[in-house]
Amino acid sequence: MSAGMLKAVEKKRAYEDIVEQIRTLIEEGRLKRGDQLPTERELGETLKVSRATVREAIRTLESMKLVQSRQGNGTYVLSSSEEALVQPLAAALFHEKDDILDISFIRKIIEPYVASLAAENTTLEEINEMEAVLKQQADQITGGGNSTVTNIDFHTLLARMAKNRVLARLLLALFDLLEQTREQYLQNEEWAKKSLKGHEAVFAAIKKGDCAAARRAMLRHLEQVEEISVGKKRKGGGKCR
Amino acid sequence: MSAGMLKAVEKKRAYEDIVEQIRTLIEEGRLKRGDQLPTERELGETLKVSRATVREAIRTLESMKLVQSRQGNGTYVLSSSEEALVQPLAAALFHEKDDILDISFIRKIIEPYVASLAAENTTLEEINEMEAVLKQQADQITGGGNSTVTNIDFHTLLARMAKNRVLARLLLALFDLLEQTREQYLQNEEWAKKSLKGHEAVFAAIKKGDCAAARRAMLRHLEQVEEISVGKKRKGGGKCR
DNA sequence: GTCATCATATGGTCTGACCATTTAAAAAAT
DNA sequence: ATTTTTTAAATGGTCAGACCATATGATGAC
Repeated sequence: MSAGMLKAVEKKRAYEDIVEQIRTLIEEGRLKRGDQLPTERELGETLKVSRATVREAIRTLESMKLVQSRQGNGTYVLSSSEEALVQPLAAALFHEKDDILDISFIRKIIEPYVASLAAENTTLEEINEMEAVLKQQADQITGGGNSTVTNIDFHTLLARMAKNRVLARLLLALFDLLEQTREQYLQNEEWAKKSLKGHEAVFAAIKKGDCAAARRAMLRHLEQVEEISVGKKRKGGGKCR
Repeated sequence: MSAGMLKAVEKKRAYEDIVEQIRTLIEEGRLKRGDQLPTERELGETLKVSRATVREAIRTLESMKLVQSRQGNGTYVLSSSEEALVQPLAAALFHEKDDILDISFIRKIIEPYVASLAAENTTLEEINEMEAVLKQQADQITGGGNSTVTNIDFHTLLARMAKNRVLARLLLALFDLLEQTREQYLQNEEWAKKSLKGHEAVFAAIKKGDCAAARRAMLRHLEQVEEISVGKKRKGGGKCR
């Protein structure tokens, strides 16, 4: 056995235990966004700890953006189970000074590889799921509905197909940051149609297991979408892409 | 750290004010890695708040990986000003269940692109810096010293050369996570020599402004290093790289 | 000098109180 | 009956002081 297999023994402090319990409840979906936590006094009584200890746990959860305390009101769950994984990452990645184009650029590096990995590692079941997602997206366009939701579904499922959880989280965080600032653009029909075309091209390559084609298709898709969203004001445009 | 660097609290939630003050001191470099904070009792007295409030602030700072409290000993600054930006990101990326190879794989996607970007965007001044770093690394090998530090310097400087701050932070976070679990391996001479060779190859390409070559050299370097560090047990090994 | 012991300092937790704010029920005014 | 005002309860925010658990260095025995 190598020393690398071992992890430092952590003596658990009481508040860390509480953080872990509540965090798990959120990640498992047993506490949903908007749910109110028991009061600090109740939690202390239930968990057999003092209110001070409960509060230290809540401070930690609050700094993770998982809950929020409001004086005179209560403490509420901020994030859904999926967001609970992505939110801290997005917050850590994005500092207000950063150009949003930096993030867009990173996504153009990563997501084509994710598409490639997906072509390599996805399962039949996921392929069926993807077909359903794309069909739904097509229906929404003809029906005039908002395709923002299925757009997210596509990229989320793609990340899952790649079978690299860290990469999936990273990508979803980047995606989340970009969508937040672009939501305004995502409603018009031109965008929706081009987006669907792009998704279908990527999926076709994945279905065939052609990773190189999947990568190319995804890059093309991202560049098209970016062009619509941010226009010509792209950064760099250097010779090295 | 002297008490004179702090001032009494004034804002809404007292502990947030304290977090902000200490965080700023760390980011400005007035509190360095390893420095001990005043005791909780002293902080309370200085800031005119109770010890409970001080502790809530410390819990927040601790969850940001900026400080660490050790019972019976004290509370210490964990991160330098640079790491203060990277640490929360690393914490958000890494959940214990994740395979470290996932992270290694992501790095192999990103860092070659960073090398490519560096070749495209770096300045003469940074090239001179890099020459100094590599010379230092060479000296350490002949002198038998520990080259871990200059190894970090190389990748940090490279990230800066790429002129994409988000990407730089992301890469450093990945790097940090990998080094933490591998530090044991990084001492032997074979590794040190191969690492230096790899760095020099990447730098040569960057100096010429040849982004494609820089990318290839970096990928080769990472694969060599990985081979030494984790042996043959690489994940996937699929056809799509 | 070496080792065991102990005192001290420091973080970890507990108790109980009071303050500040929000909410909604109760009371008053219309 | 409706609206407005007042009041009381609930809840988070802060405080004070105490005791527990652990790490470290000083003390003393050998």
